[in-house]
Amino acid sequence: MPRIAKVVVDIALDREFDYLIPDHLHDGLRLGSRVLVPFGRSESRGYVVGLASESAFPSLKTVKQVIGPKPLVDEPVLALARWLGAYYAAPVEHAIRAVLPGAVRRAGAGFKEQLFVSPVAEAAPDEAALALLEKRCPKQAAVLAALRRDGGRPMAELTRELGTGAAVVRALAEKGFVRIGRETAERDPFARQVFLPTDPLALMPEQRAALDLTRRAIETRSPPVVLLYGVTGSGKTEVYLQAIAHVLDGGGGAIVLVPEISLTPQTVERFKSRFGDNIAVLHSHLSEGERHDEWHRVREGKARIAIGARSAVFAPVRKLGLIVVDEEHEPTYKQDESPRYNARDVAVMRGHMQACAVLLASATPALESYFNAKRGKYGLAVLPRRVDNRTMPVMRIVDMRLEAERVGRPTVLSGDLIEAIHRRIDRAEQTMLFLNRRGYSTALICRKCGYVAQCHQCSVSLTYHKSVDQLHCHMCGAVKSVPGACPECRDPAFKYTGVGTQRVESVIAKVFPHARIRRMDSDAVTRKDAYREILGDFKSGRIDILIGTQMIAKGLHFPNVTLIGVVYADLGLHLPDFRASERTFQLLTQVAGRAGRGEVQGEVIVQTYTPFNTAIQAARRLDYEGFCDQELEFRRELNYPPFTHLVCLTVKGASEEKVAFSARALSKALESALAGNRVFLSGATPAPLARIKGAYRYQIMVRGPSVRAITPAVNQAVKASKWPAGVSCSVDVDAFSLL
DNA sequence: CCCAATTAATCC
DNA sequence: GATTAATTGGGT
Repeated sequence: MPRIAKVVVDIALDREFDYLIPDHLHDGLRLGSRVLVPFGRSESRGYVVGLASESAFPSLKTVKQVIGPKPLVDEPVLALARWLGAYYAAPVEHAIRAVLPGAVRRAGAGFKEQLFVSPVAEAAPDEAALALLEKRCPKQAAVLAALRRDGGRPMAELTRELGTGAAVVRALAEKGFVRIGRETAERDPFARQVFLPTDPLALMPEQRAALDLTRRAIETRSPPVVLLYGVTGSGKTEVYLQAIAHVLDGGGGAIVLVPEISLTPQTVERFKSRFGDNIAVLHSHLSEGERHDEWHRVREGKARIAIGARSAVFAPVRKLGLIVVDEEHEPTYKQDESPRYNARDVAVMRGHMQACAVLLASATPALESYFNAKRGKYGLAVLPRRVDNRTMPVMRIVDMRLEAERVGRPTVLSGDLIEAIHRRIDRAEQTMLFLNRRGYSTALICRKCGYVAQCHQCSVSLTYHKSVDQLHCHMCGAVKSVPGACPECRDPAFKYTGVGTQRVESVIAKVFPHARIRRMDSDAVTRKDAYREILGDFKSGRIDILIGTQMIAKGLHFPNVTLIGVVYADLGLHLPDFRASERTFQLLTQVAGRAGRGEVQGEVIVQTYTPFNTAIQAARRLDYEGFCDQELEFRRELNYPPFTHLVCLTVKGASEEKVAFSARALSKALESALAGNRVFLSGATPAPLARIKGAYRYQIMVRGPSVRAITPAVNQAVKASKWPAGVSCSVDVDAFSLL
């Protein structure tokens, strides 16, 4: 009989504490229950993560109260959370936080309390007292000044920002100048709507085969994971819809993961039309109350299918039979804070733990997934043709070096592209121009002395935004005015180099004065409905040329678009990242997929300074497998994923000396901890983006045959190291971005 | 020698 | 993360 509960408290990170379970709580307390426990001299909330009959600890305290009628995490999800913490080197508490939506945690499980500091108005110090404080207790004076300027705020935030400890604030409270209290949050209501039903569509033979393989995976878990590689427009979605229908028929439920940007009303509508109220949508644009409501519909079995972005992989679906990961190669599946999990990989793990099938789908599967399919770990289904026998677009490569030679200077648009756009305008067809960079020009440079306008906080040059005539930092968002003369040599002549979407827009406007042009990037859609408005105008033909970033690259369907121009394909190619080539290939293929979804064959024009680059050439030939095989060879030689797992450690802080020193010390510690483990360790070096928002960053990369061969040593080394004040270290397992 | 401020250890 | 006890460090 378990008398003891193992509890993870909200505050003490990454440790479990044992508590006695009193008789009167014995029935209500279960694995996953939210509980209130005495902790130190006060109390804390926590989750029950284990039950036991004995404890190694001699004097136990007793659980004070069980919060909420039912546990919020069931056993499978709890097991998943524990795996998450262990695999991604994150504290269990972070893992549990990731598994439960914030809305659900706050509403059902009690609030996470935190200290809140506010200035006491009636006890405002006079001039003399202020001067004295300034002199004798400068830190306290700084805290008080900050509070009187911005009003009350959480203790943790305040001390972090001012670089001091809680003791300083407490001393101020002793003097009566501030008050320390506790802060809570509350929840609000929800709404819903109805959709018209649709029937399953007829399948092509390849779709049929893909569906059959998936059904086999659902029934026999052999294969456990199916990789669905289908070219853009090949009808992958219809395959999932019917696979899900099959799971529902068997009494099970399903999860569908889509990248955040594709979680549009159109996508949701497609699923709701087929499955009606059986679908619950979990995503961040819903209100707090809606999220809470949808999650509970899933938990109670009222909705058997959950669709959502990254975190929906933890949805408490009952009798889980299938997890679908759409666009499985997307980097947005990786969370960029602790726990830094990849939802695609979590899906595969959850499938393994709960004996449910997993379907990974993409037009450009990640190399990792392709490799797993190739070596027989995953089943593979291929959809090589577009539905209705529509043809794939034709891709042409334009060598911008020759173009620059011809014109006598570097240009934004090649003659070929301009001509192709002209043809589209004559035929009343539409054009999309893609450039993955916002702003007008990416650097402001002095002709005389070579000065480049840089952000003071980050190691990047400032981007010029013509519409507002300002310099913006795309890293930290800082805004500066354009200097009248060079700050170094006083020369007034500046040169704008590097092209952004705004520049493309103005060039296009000059060349096509009568065309209707719109730009879509995050600067252009700051207003909430601007996104829908622009897409609506484009769809109904009120725009001839749409210029945009990433935002227009994915999942949009416009039958009248017959030309895609990629303004500068080399952009991502020269980043110091071993996945640069793979990313470029994926991006070009996805962008090209936007062309020719109607009757007319689409054309794609790719402008580049490196026309013979393998990623660009493979994209032109539509040769996914050829590209992968070649890229795999390169990865094998250099011991990069998928042949190894990569763990990236980042040390950051305001002082470069301290950061560099700590990083080197950590690297040393890792070296001895990992010795003889078939592990590659690249010593502490400044990160490619050496400074962000004032924080210097150093990186250590570790590659090894498995994560298990790496993380224990990493955890140990990170814990054992001495971290000076203001220096922190983060661990990214299976890192995606190395910048 | 006093006090402010940082640092280290503890929490079942 | 919060609390407290121990330690450092700058001032009289």
